[in-house]
Amino acid sequence: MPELPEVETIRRSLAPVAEGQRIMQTEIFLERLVKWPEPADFVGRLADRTIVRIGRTGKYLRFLLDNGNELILHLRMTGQLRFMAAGQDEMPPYARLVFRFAGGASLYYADARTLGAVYALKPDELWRLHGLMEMGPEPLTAEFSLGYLRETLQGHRTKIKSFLLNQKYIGGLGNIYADEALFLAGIHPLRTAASLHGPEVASLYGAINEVIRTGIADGGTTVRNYLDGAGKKGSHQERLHVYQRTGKPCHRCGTPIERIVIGGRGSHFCPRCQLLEEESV
DNA sequence: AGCACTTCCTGATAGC
DNA sequence: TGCTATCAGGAAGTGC
Repeated sequence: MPELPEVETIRRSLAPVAEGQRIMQTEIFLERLVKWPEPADFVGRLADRTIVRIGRTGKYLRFLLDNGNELILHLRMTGQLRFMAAGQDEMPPYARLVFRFAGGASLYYADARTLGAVYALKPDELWRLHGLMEMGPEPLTAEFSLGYLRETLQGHRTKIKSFLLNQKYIGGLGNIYADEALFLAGIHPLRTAASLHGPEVASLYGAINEVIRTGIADGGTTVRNYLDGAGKKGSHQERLHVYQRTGKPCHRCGTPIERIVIGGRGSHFCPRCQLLEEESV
């Protein structure tokens, strides 16, 4: 599932080849994925527009167009973008949308489970995308400071695992990196946000930045079907300590990794390194 | 307001 | 082998 490091890797793989391309034609194979505006208007807004820059906010990919409008995509669980150079055009499996460029190259949006979302928005329509507008600060930015994390944690009684997944508080974390950050920080996922004390908050802060930094450096985590814009896998799966390692020995102490469900999400942790009691640090 | 729960969606996998 | 049930989970919506 693409989280911040995966979306950033996709952005980096697409920027050199897609920036400067002019969209000649947009074909929609599954209209349900186009959330705004209506498909006919969506296609019209993109026609003849040039992609100026590809940006990212949290897990949203943002294609800035030459008239100030934006093509915005959220890949959710199984969305993929595949750039095809002129002449190598082949339709990837589960293709749902294709943008054809002047000069013959094309960009496919593929999505097996069709949970993704695509928008073509004018600047004064961005408010429609609540998830984007209400996104919290991202790891590795000045805005995401230790003080910010401490204060935000204090105001919430929800479980720390659910807190980390809430994009309003921190932008870009998903299930994989949330579990990994909690392991690195030695914090049990069922602890409440407000219960974390000073050293734990500092440890969690460092761990969040660390997993995101190494995730990006590794080109993302390919556990199911994630690929970047050129079809390449990431390598961060080789560094995972707990995610999808249920029953396997903890890399630190050898205790089998456990899996529980929190807020409907599978949560993986080491029952010895991540104690529920507060004197665990 | 904050939090928990439900829904969407279908390929992969487990179990029989 | 082939069928069915379960699971994966981000974000929006619902309800307490």
